[in-house]
Amino acid sequence: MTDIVDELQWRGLIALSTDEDALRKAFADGPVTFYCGFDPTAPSLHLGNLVQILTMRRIQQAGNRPLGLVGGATGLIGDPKPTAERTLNAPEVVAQWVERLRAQIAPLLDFDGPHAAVMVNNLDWTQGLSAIEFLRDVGKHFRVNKMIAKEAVSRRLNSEAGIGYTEFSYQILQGMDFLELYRRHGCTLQTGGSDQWGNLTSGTDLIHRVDSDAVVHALATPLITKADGTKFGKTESGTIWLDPEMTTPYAFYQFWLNADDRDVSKFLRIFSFRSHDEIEELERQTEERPQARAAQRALAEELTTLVHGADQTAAVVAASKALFGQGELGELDDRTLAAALSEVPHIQVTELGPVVDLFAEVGLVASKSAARRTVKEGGAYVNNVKVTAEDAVPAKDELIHGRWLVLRRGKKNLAAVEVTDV
RNA sequence: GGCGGUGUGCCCGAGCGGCCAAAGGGAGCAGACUGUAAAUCUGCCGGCUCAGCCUUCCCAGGUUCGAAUCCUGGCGCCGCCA
Repeated sequence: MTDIVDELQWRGLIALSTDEDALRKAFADGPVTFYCGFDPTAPSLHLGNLVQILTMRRIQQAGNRPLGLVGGATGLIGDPKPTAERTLNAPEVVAQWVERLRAQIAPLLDFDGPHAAVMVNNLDWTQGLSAIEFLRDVGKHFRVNKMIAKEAVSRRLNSEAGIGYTEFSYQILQGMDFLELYRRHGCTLQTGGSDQWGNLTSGTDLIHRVDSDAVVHALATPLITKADGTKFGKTESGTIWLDPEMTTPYAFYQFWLNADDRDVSKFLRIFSFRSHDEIEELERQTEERPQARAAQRALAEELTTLVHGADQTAAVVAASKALFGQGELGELDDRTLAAALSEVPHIQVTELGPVVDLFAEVGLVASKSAARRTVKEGGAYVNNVKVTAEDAVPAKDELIHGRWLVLRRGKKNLAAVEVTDV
């Protein structure tokens, strides 16, 4: 087996690490127990978190034991964001989110076999701690000078927003987590995003102070950038979540399919579990025939399958083909069309109203004014036919199979209206 | 607790009491070109029963013919001092 450190490096997954030779040695000497934490700051994880989960998966597949940590405690405090203080969420809300994150992480790790994963929650060892214990047993190991120097804190100290004591203390909690997992599970490695570097080292530093013989490591993945300079994992309509209720599998699939040629190779290496050979072959195809988007298709299919399952993937692939196909919509049989349209936003109506109303109702545009604008700009289509009049009303005989209307805004925003009999 | 500052549309940010639905930038959307790319150019970018009307400039009152702009009170945030 290739060295897991080499493997991660080839995939561009290592931005920073503690002593790399020591880390290689640890991996070579046998199973390493490692952890990565996820804070419940929303009801779902997103693509940024997926990088971490899949990195864990890789390390596990190389024969190591992952601990998936959900931040039941840290989620109540809030990791300092660069710009502003977070609003504190209610404990019940956080508890609920913890469960949702747990359910999202679990399917991507292996809970059987000799290197079975374990899920942990940092609330377990934090909530019983008294303020006095915290300050005497944990606080005494932290130097404020060092805490202030961490980038997450210093940036805020120098900003208009300042920083509250609550968030200032966050790094202590995360440091405690590593120490606790080191004691309970023999955990010697923490992974995370490079923006977490300060928090990762906060843990290794704490362990060294408590046990000077300990050998522990930290590994940070790079911030994923896009060629066009926009943030990775977001689209015009917002964050790409893993929860199918928040981002439909169709939208998830489309996100990858639309990846920039310049980014797709990087994405493949980071996210795909294909072999080096297969990836290099896809890279070659991208270079030779970019318009075929072989790499984008492979990436989209693989990841949608990983996150949403094979059945969902088959459905969204079929839907994408049907809706973006060259053929006449009317030539699709009713079942295929119905399945495809169920993947995009759709509404049911009993009577046909003006086109602008339908566009607004189905959520393709934010308001009727916006719908009018779209029509005026020539970007509104009904059944692939451009809408020319602002006050157009679709006729009964325009319905496909007697009940469907396919609405489109611009090139790739689709929605459906189903007319049902009363 | 004291003193000072600040709160504008998705974000940043300008805004003499009328000419403000509110400059400018960014983001975003559409069109042309394409490959459901990228870059570039053009237009749009509060809502509606759309040549007009309605609701906005932290919240609640007030002054005025008229307020985002003035006054009072409240809330949030920032800085300095204690």
